[in-house]
Amino acid sequence: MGVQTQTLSKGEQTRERIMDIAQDAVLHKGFASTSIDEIISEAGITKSGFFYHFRDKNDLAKALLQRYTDEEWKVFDQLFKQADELSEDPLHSFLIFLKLFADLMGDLPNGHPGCLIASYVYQDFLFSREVRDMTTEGHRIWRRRFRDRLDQIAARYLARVEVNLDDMADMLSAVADGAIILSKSLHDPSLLPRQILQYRAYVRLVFLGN
Amino acid sequence: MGVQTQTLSKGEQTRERIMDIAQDAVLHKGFASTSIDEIISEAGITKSGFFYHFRDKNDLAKALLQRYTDEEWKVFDQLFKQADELSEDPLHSFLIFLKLFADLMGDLPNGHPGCLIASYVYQDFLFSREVRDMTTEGHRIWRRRFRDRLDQIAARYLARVEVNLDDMADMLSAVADGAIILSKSLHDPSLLPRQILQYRAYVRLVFLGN
DNA sequence: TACGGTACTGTACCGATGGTACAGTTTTTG
DNA sequence: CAAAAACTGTACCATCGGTACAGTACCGTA
Repeated sequence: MGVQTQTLSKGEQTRERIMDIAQDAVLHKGFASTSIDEIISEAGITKSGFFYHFRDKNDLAKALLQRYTDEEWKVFDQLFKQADELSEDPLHSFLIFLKLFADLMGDLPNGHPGCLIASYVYQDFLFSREVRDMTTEGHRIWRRRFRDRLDQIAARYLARVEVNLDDMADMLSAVADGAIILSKSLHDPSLLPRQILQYRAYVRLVFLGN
Repeated sequence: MGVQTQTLSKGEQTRERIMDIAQDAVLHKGFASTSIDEIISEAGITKSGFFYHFRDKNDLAKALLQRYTDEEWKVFDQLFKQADELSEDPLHSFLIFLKLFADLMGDLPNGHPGCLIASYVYQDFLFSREVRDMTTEGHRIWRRRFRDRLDQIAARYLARVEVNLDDMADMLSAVADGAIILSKSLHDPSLLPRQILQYRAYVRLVFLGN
């Protein structure tokens, strides 16, 4: 996903390679049918090597999810920062952010590979309580972040219709998660960015009326 | 799920029971980790009994998906019919439909159990080409049906902003699929109906401006 | 250059699972 | 009551997650 800035030790490199392979497989087959044998064969290591890095499969699941969410926050931080540099106004900054977000999703060469969190939610019984709580917390954080922006907007702009800002914040997560599914199912990578722009149009209509 | 109107033969009853148990498990653990042993033990039959009804596991997957989509069309047919009886105007009929849809989703006692199609999309490599094509086709049909309504609306109402009606149609599927995930993850059954109403607010704003 | 940790490999094993094959038996239905 | 439908019983196989543990190659540091 991202560009490595710091050099990784050999062990860390292998760990990352295992996780890259595993994540790709999990997003296509689900966690349960992603076999350890398959991962190690693709990574060119032995089973002992795998269990050197991860206590068990649930430990791998947890590490994958942690890395995924960390990466997501970084991306959103970056996009919000970029948007804030382009406009001081909270509404316009948010609209710019949404445009940047849509562009980023549209630039993915093979379309979005799938949201790991969503994948986990559809297999929640496979994971430990700890991992399940991580998906919940992930969605809560998204809500809080988007809600924070919407609060700033609502302080300056009068909404054209009565809206619950938590719902409006959640809607971005929902549209994105749902659009990823549709994008994959319909084999249309451009569907995801277009849906983000639909949400953008909604926000615009609510606060600007056009 | 639905009320049985016609009597089922004993074999059909068993088949339905197997599928009920399987669907529940699939939505919580994914298809791969839904074991046949677990299904038959809960259904009170033997493994041979299972394979009397289904050629193999993929055959079960296909039957589950077929039944699920058939049921969905019936529900939407019913809701559209109800809405059409309450208003002749395409926009108001659609808005009523969305309200009825939201209410129905809000009335599910334990929240929405999960969308089987979405679950399949996140495990597409597990299934035969035929089954994967069924998820694609399912989403295409939804698009066509909603798009059809939006076309009728656009013929009478001037949209306040430029919108692509296919995107707008897809957005309902996306919001619903995404909201189901959020609902499950945040353990909040009311999130799904609220998100449907968000979409409703968007449609209203686009065509009515309020 | 010796040392100690890091990062593995190799081998052997276990219980559970998905799936296949097929013969035999009970139950339902026309 | 006979045929078809709806199963049961048994045996078997490869794969999978996981455990246990001994051995080894490499790598930075004192």
